[in-house]
Formats: sequence, structure tokens, C-alpha cells
Amino acid sequence: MYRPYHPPADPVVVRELTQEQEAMRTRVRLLPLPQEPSFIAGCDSSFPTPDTILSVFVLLRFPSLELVEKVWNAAPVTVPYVPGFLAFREAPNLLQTYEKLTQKPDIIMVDGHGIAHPRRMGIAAHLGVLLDRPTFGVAKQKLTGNYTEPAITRGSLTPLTDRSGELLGEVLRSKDKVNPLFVSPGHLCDQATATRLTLACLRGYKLPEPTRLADYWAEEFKKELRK
DNA sequence: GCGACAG
DNA sequence: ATCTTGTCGC
Repeated sequence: MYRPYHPPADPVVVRELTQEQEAMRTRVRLLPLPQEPSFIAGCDSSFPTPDTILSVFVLLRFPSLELVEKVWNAAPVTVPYVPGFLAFREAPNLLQTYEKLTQKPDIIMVDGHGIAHPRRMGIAAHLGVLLDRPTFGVAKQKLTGNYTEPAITRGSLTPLTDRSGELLGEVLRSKDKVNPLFVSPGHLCDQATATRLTLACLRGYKLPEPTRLADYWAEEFKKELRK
């Protein structure tokens, strides 16, 4: 497994963004959803060129998971990727994309972490606060925290915790013998809800349908854009 | 000082 | 994230 090299980030900028995250952090609320969702959304971003970001939102009926709407938006990239600050790079375009949905979801599944973040402000929490809507994160890789590998069978779970033992999220084996996913609440959502909905969105693939379809359409729209 | 590091 | 062929294993 190769480790990515992260170019040194401007310390002044990092300090400013950190303060902004700390301020947003006070607005995060972890609560169970008031009622079962009728619609759930998935979102994802890709980069057709190094300086162009293309985001996608898909809307699915719940619990049937039937795709009812898909929208996209492309914009210039203005911020580099810095671990821990992903939201500042992708959230602006995700917001513009979200506004194109003619029908809004009851909750949004985001590709990335929720509170499983050094300052509890992963992109799912960040987006939730900006939209003031329920969100949770499903990530393919760990950003922070400790965990033990969940059993190899589908549905197995282990806790993701920080040094003090605080629960940051859950590590979920979404399919037999594949690397587990990292599920954590974002905003107006709690761990139980995030995990329950992720499980309810599995259809035989590693990725739950909202993010899997968002991934798929991001790829399709990208091909369309390159023409 | 040495690792770790979402997408 | 992105570039990129074949190949190992269920």
C-alpha cells in the first residue's frame, strides 16, 4: 500500500480554516431522525481536470432505493486538497449542486467522514451545518481514530474511537471479504441512525446505493463533459 | 523525532 | 481524487 505525499500546506491558511471548523463545530447536533426518511440523497465529486470539480447529487426513494433524480454542477477548483480540510475544497460546489434538486431529501449520505475527524468536522458534518439538514458520512478510508478489524462477514461492526475512548463512528463490513466502510454521523443525525440507514441501503455491493449511484453518475457526467 | 494523512 | 493492464481469487 503506497502512502500519498501531501505537499506542505500554508500554515496561515490552515490556522484560519481550523478556527472556522471550531466555530462550525459548536453548531453540530447529534440526534436521531424525527421519523423514517421517505427520500435519501447521495453525493460525490470528481475532477475531470486538476482545476475543475464536478459534483453530483442523486435522490432515492427510501426504502425502495429507486432513483428519482440526479443533478450535477461543475466549477473551477480554488482550494487544494489538505487532509482534514476536504470540505473547504468540495462543499461549495456540492451546495450549488444540491440547489438544483427539485425535491429535497430527508437525509444526505456523504462520501467522506462526519464527526470521525480531528475536530469532529468532516465534510458530512460541514455540509450538514451549511444546509442545516440531516447528514452522515460513509468513507472508504480512515482519517483518524483507532479500531479493530470487524469480522470478515457482511454486517460486522466495530467501534472507531479516539484516544480518550470517545466514539467517533463505526467500522462496517458492508460485504463479505471486502475492506470495511467508516460510518459516522454528520449533523442532525446520530450513530445508530447512520449505521442503520447505511445497512438499509446495501444491495450486494461494497458501497451503499446512494454513494454508489452518485459515484456512477459522476463518472457518466464526466465523460459527457469531456466531449 | 516518527508516523498518519477522507477525497 | 487521478493515471493505468493485467491478474489473482471467489
